[in-house]
Amino acid sequence: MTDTLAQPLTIREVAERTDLSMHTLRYYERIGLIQSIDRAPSGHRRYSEDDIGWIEFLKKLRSTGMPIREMKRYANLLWQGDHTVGERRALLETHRKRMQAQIDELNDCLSCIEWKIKHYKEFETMFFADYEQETVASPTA
Amino acid sequence: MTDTLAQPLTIREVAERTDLSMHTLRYYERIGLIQSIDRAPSGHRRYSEDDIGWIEFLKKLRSTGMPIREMKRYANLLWQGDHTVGERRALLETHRKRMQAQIDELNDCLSCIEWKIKHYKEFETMFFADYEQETVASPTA
DNA sequence: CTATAACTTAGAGTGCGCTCAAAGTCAAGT
DNA sequence: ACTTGACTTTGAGCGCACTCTAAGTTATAG
Repeated sequence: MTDTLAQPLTIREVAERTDLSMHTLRYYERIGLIQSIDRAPSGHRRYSEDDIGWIEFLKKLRSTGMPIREMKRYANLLWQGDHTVGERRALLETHRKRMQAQIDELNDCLSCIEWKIKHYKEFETMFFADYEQETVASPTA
Repeated sequence: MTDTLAQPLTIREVAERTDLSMHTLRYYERIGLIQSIDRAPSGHRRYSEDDIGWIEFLKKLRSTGMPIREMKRYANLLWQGDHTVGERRALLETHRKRMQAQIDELNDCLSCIEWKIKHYKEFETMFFADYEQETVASPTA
């Protein structure tokens, strides 16, 4: 799994590949979401493919609304080793429930919005019908 | 539609019914998301059923990630009258696209999380198999 | 009449997740 | 040797969406 052959990436390259800013990458490391990135002799960060994988996973958690506090908790459990598997699973299951609730709410609201859009369309059609019949001046001005 | 018979509600009652805080209800009014709530002679707010309906709709927009800035835009269009129907529809359609993208992303991430949960479960099962064979002390302590 | 509870306003404060700025180091090109 | 550019750190700043505070007014219960 660990790809020691591929040359490591600079922070700039990782930013491009992950669509996170270099600022955000350093920030995540600073707050302990990303751990121990290798350094070039100059002190510059050198990211491995594994690092990228972890960052991509962090992105998934964030984009599904997990608070950073909780992502840190997950990261810390992960770094503590195998004996935290149960807790990690529990954490992910909690998140899964939240995600499902989010999906359900989005779908509910989606039908509501779609209903409104449909009615607006009908209204617009009625309006244009009147317009064509009566040939009045457009009130869109 | 307008329910002039039902007695109007206090801000406390609306907060309870909508699950928004009284603070938030006043805040929404202050920034122009809610318009012209009736007042008792004392100056206290008296909400109509229509007001509640609007607030419930605002909640849907917020909970699906619409920024307040954009909700204000929608509200202002609505209050300008029928000639803004086209713009309102466009706004909702933009939001609908975002919602759909959000649902898609959530579903993607959901399968990823579920995959991880499944693997954690397998790991835990393997672990307990070892445990039963060797009858070692529980490391869950 | 008085106490207290419910409301009002304007403005300050909070927590989150970045995002930027300043000052410094290091490496490469001319 | 010098400039340019990419990086480093620490700490400050920002936008968002609330959330709370303080001081004042009004309503209600005993």
